[in-house]
Amino acid sequence: MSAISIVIEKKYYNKDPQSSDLGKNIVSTSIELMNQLGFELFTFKKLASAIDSTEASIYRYFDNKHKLLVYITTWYWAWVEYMIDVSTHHIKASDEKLKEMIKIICHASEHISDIDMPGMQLSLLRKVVVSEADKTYLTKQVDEINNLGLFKGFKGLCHKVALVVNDINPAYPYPHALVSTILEASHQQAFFAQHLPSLTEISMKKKESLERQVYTFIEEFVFKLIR
Amino acid sequence: MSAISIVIEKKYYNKDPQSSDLGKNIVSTSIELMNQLGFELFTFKKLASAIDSTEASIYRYFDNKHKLLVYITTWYWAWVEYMIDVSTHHIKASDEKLKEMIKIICHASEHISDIDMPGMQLSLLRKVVVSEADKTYLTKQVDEINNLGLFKGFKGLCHKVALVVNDINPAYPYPHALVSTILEASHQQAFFAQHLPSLTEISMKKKESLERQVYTFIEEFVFKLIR
DNA sequence: TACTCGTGATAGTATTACTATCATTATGAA
DNA sequence: TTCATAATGATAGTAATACTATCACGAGTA
Repeated sequence: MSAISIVIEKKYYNKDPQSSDLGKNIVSTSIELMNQLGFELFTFKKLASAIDSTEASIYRYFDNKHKLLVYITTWYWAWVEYMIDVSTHHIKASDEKLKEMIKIICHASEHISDIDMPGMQLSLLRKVVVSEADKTYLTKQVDEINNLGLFKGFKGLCHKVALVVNDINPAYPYPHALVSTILEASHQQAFFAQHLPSLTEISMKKKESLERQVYTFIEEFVFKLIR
Repeated sequence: MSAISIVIEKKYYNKDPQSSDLGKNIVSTSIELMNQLGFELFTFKKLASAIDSTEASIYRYFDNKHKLLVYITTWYWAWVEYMIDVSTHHIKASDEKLKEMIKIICHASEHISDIDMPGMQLSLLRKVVVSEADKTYLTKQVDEINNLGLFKGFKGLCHKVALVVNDINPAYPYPHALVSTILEASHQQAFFAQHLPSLTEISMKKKESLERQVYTFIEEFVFKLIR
């Protein structure tokens, strides 16, 4: 049981939400509200009333709700990368390393529940990311946001995993494409299992947890491809 | 060169847009506008002024812009399924059949340009689907919409391809999960190549077309997995 | 003491996502 | 031809959204 903190760069916000109680409240309550309402129906006004503050105060931290979503997902990817670092740094064999990485990406690692993250409800956060993260880039402003460097978190994680893929099989020509595909698929398959079950064999009705099933699917997938 | 028409069920609209000039105009102009503005900035008011009509008239065809997007993507999947039918019905070998299906899904088939689709600009439509289709289900109303049967088109296509996967290797345990993954990946990889190129080896700078590169990536992918 | 910093309170604006009503025009059946 | 009906246009209105702006207040700091 350890308490760490994930540091997010200045470019993601106007005022650091980790620097004040109000800021922390904005982030944690926005995760709850996005979970309840979905990103579209989530508004700063509703958030303000939920934390007994005002719209104006929230705008001092984030320009708009889209930037807040980018912040939240960046935090999530930074956390995934941190988890990967602590649980793989001691593993020498590349394929074991990759397996553990995939486990963490699929939320199927035993280590995940070990970490206490003050002010962040990880299970809620994961739900929000599964349902909403794609909206960070599925927007007409994608190039603008990308130019500001705001997708660094996702790209960095993708690259880190791709390096290990490359280690295992330097001849495989699509390491990044493969990793970005499984990063997306790990969310989509969980989402489909819950909402559009005919799109996947992964099912809530099976004994194994969703996360474990997704892991099995993706792990097989990756290793059949690169070996 | 043939002219066919794709028929969409009543549940997708209030008034059949294929039944009038105004309706056709609504659909084809909405595709142009969504392409220019993106789904978020696209509004019925802008659409009305673009076709010299009124908001009220558009609402007579579609309840809201989300339903219009569902209609458009459903039309797209129905078209993909039609293309698959005509270009694979004569193929007996399952693996050849699957290859052709993947080609069409990736928009890399030679047959695609053969078909003349009156009132539908297929290349624009494809762009809209790549950027916006996920938003049909990434919404809090996903279960509601699913209960109305509005995801039948996507599910049907997924199942059709999954059956062929199952034919090739009945022991492979995840045919639907695999197919839904490649359906998504075929869009995502094209999107990444254009907007977030560090996430994929598929690149606009290579000689081969994006579509062809995506096809190569995904075809290898599928056959290594199921054989 | 004065100053500024973070926050709250309040107000205002353009736009969105509808809903409602009524007028006009085109179509086609009697 | 006439009458009825359906399709569209014109206009208005509403609640909510996504902001922007201004001022006031209290706490801590120099």
